[in-house]
Amino acid sequence: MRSEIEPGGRKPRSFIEEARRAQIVASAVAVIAEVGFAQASLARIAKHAGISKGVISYHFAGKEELMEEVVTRVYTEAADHVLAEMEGLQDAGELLRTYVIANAAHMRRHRAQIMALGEIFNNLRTAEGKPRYGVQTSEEIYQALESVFRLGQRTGRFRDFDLRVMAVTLSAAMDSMFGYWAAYPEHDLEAHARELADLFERACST
Amino acid sequence: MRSEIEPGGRKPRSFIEEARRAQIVASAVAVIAEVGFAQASLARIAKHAGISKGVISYHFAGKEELMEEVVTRVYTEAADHVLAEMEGLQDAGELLRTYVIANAAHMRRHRAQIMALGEIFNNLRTAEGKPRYGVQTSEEIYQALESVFRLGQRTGRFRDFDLRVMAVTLSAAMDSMFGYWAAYPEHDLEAHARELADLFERACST
DNA sequence: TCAATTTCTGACCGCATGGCCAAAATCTAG
DNA sequence: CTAGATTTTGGCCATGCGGTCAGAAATTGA
Repeated sequence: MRSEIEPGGRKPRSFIEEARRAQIVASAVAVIAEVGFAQASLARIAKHAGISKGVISYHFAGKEELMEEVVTRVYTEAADHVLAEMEGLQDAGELLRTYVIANAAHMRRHRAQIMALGEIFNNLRTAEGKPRYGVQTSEEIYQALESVFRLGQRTGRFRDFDLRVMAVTLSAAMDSMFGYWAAYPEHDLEAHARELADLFERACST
Repeated sequence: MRSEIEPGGRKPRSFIEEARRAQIVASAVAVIAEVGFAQASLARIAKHAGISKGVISYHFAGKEELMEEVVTRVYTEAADHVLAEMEGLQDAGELLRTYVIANAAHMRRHRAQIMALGEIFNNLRTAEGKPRYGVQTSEEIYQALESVFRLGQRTGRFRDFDLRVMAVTLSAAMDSMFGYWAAYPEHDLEAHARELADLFERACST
């Protein structure tokens, strides 16, 4: 099971090429997390990286490609971590709980990255003004969650509820957990995650 | 119980003044709902209203005041409708269910307005670049929901869960229901709302 | 009717942005 | 060492934005 956000990898032309791209992406993450997407201009990102603005244009086709690279790196890393934690589990309830807890753990260790990811998801638009990452981007997540719910229903562990509604709601619950923690860093993320796991276990169970 | 978003009303100087403001707000709603906040420039809103751009500057102190007026009108209308439906109910479970259903019903009848509201909530920034409507804007909603949950716990109808987590999650669930419907207009909003009511009733109940 | 007031127009301003490019600097390979 | 390729610089450009303004138009009231 692997993320489908960016199916094909790219081949770096040189070591410097790859290093520069990684550095620019890191600066983009830092700047977006600090000042928000709207204020994250190429000039600001370049300044943070200690390079000239033109360097970004040299290594990336445009701002959109840079943002997509940020999404790809951060998203795949998070997905890989969560999926690795879920690997091997058989019980739908455990899968559900692990999904919630592992996600929270990853958020806590990669706060800036996830904040940047959310900013880009919410704000990046195509040239025509349409959201670059809309609801259809979440389709992959929805289907993965639905497969867990379906397993639970098949084994009799879960009651008979609408798969899509539950998936959309759980996904939104995770986002809101992160959003609340982002706004109130003192908030106990782990406790929130445990409450969420209980909440959805009760909502799903027979 | 009344919304606290904009405590003080304004006094319109004349009939034309009020009519123009209402017309401009309506055009702002339509444009934002159609092309998104980022593309909703004053020029575009003016064009939609069939007036010159300067008229907006004449009737509003600036773009921020216009957006805040949109939020005030749309939000208070929605809150008043939902709260009116809940008025008089005593049982926490019924209050919860009514909150979900009434919200969905209002969304369905005011799709463009709610879309514009969401766009503004997510995108409007102050001059310093900070979100104008952040998580603290939801504090009012959270506390209202918590009072319902607390009632249920006091009467023994609900189990002992974390009030804040449940409120944040329910609020996010409502937002995601609207977001999904906004992306897929064929989606059955009422059925979704019923599923949500069931979901949270199970999650809350003893 | 006609002057005072309110409202509207359309051009204009300063600003920030993303992108572009010629020239300079740096690195690499023969 | 040197010639060619790669990488970086810093200034420049067109664009679109929110906001302003003088003057025209419309409305109002006596």
